Amino acid sequence: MSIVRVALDIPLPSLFDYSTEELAVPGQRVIVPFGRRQMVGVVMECTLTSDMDAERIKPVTQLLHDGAPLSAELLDLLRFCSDYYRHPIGPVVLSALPTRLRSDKPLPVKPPENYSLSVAGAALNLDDFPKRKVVQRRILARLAAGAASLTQLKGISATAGAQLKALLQDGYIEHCDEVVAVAEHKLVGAHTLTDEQQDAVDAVEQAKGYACFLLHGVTGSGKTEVYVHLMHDVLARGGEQVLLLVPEINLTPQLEQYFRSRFPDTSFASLHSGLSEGERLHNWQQAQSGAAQIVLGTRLSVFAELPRLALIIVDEEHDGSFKQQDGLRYSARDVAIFRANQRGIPIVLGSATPSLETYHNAQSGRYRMLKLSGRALAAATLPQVRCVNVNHTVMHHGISENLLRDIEQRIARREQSLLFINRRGYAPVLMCSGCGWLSNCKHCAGKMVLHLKDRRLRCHHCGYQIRVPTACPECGNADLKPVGSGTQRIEEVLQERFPEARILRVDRDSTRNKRAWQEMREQIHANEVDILVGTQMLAKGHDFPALTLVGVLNPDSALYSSDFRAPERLFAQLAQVAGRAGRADKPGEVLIQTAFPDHPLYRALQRHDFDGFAAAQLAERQMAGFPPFVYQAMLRAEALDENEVFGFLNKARTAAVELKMEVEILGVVPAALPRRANHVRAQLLIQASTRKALQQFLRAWRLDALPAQKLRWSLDVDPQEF
DNA sequence: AGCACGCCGACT
DNA sequence: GTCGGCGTGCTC
Repeated sequence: MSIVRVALDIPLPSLFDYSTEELAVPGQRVIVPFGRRQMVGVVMECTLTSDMDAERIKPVTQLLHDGAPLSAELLDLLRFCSDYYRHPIGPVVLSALPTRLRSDKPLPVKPPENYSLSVAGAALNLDDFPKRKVVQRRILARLAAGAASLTQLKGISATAGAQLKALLQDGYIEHCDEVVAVAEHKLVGAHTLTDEQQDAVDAVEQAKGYACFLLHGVTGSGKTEVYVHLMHDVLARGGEQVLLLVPEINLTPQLEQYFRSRFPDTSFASLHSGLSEGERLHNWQQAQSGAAQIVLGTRLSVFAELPRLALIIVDEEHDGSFKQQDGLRYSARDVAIFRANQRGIPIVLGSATPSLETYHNAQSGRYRMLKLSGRALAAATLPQVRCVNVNHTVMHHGISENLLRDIEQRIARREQSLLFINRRGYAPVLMCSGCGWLSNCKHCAGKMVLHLKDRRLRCHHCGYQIRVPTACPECGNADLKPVGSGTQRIEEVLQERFPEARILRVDRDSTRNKRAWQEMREQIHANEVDILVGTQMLAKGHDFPALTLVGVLNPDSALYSSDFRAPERLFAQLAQVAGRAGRADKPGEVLIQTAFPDHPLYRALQRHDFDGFAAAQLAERQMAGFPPFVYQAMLRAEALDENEVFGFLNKARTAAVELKMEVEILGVVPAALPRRANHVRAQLLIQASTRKALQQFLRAWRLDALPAQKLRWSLDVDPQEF
């Protein structure tokens, strides 16, 4: 009889010991009794002895054999994350698995993967097949050349799955067992690389073992083409896998389809939140078996089992969505780097506006800098960036006369304009002109936003909403004024000024139902829109060919934010929206409305000078003692009772001080939003001059030993937001 | 996290 | 007299 040490999805830092007669291996899934229920766990260790009293050890209910055990390598990665981010091992391991593998229900039997023509299908003359069933025709044409797997057929069209079902029903195709040999990996539409692109590809390919590269190139400089070539070269070696991590909103069906179309014979698996549980399990298994050669996914896919992983690419590495903001607060980019190091393979971080951490590492030689200066692009295609001083011009509810005139020109030329504003709703606050009353949320420290469409005041932090009062609740004055502008008001102002213009508002409110955003994109592409008004949603995503003017309405708040990373994020965001404007034949223009037209951030943006901006920011960070020159961890707490929150954090602080270690312990301070949904929130920042010192301290800091009644706390290692 | 046990207020 | 509130404690 032997002992297995099992990870369970229980928020406790320990493993749980069970006995088993049968031979178990690490990484194997098991069903075990826990309290009075049965749970699925993962065997982390197999031993012969236990520290527990023998009579307390229960036997394993069942060792599961449906699927290969997790590899020792993946278990190591998960152990590292649990340790580094100070999160219990059980939840870390279980959350890396698709939900289907976390339940004790038997796994669904995999449907056959491969398809071939049936007798009827082989006899069919394609000329007799309905011309309108385009996808079905292409599938039949493909299968006429030999059997193919589902993943290969999906390269034909995203709807291949449904069309296959129809063809099966009509009896033209059938399942087959034949293992489909992967032909040579054809790369479709390969452009000749520029010298810079070729140098980047060569540098990565010549890497022996682990190496981390920053691929720094402005929008349109051809980063994707470098990725594609790198991927192709790995796949051409045969049997190896590539992991391509992308930010959440970038993983659209279009992006997946794009890569599938570039590698039509290569099997793909995507992993993201839009998948059904069944699809997620299937794609995960494709990755695990090695059948999927390219795995394209959002942050969670950094934990996918990839037995033949040979290259990792992190696109838009600066993007905030790589950092998980609850539970295990990992950075998928950092975990990816650890993973590349663990496996001894190259990793490429791509961005036009890299995070300053990454940029600093590339400059200091820790990573290798690969620059795409975009020489291939005509200089004229970079948009011209101008500032308009909001204090020296006529403003119409947040839009300057200059901008309105520019929009007018674009309408006349049948070109599109985009107004970018990071506030949805009609106005960010309602004010009483008599007594100065403001529409504060009664549950949060924030303001209720005026939504004129449904005549409601709504808190964007907690969701609380009320009808717009007809008179001031304080003094009875009926003159309540909307202060400031959100997307809805901008839309209204524009419609008044340009009654004939077709205006489209794109924000979380207008894209609430799933089809809406997709339909809007189609409208924009068909040039059925003259003016776009939108939030950050519009900064990313695909090119809008007719767009030649971008107006940025109110970006200044980031310049005096308490978060030292706010300017970095603003620069990245503005560079990204600027990248939406203009094409080779129609140069774009960006107009920034600001009270500080001479601010270095805007000046650098006008020169398209990320390096200058980064150098200035890094100098400031070094002076102020901020990352990447120090390493941080943030302890956050929230509770209904203010004393509970500050009591807990002060005890934690005292405990930290008493450890007398090489870290700087800052004061307990209210959070950026000091009250949210009636919960008081505060935080405590720890800084250290090295990662190692910080880690040693965090391991010694026994937070779970502190009394924490009716209080939620979390520790955020390498926090990104304050 | 669940799910027990455990001791104090309003109900058939 | 019981049903149920959530406070505390344990789960290998």
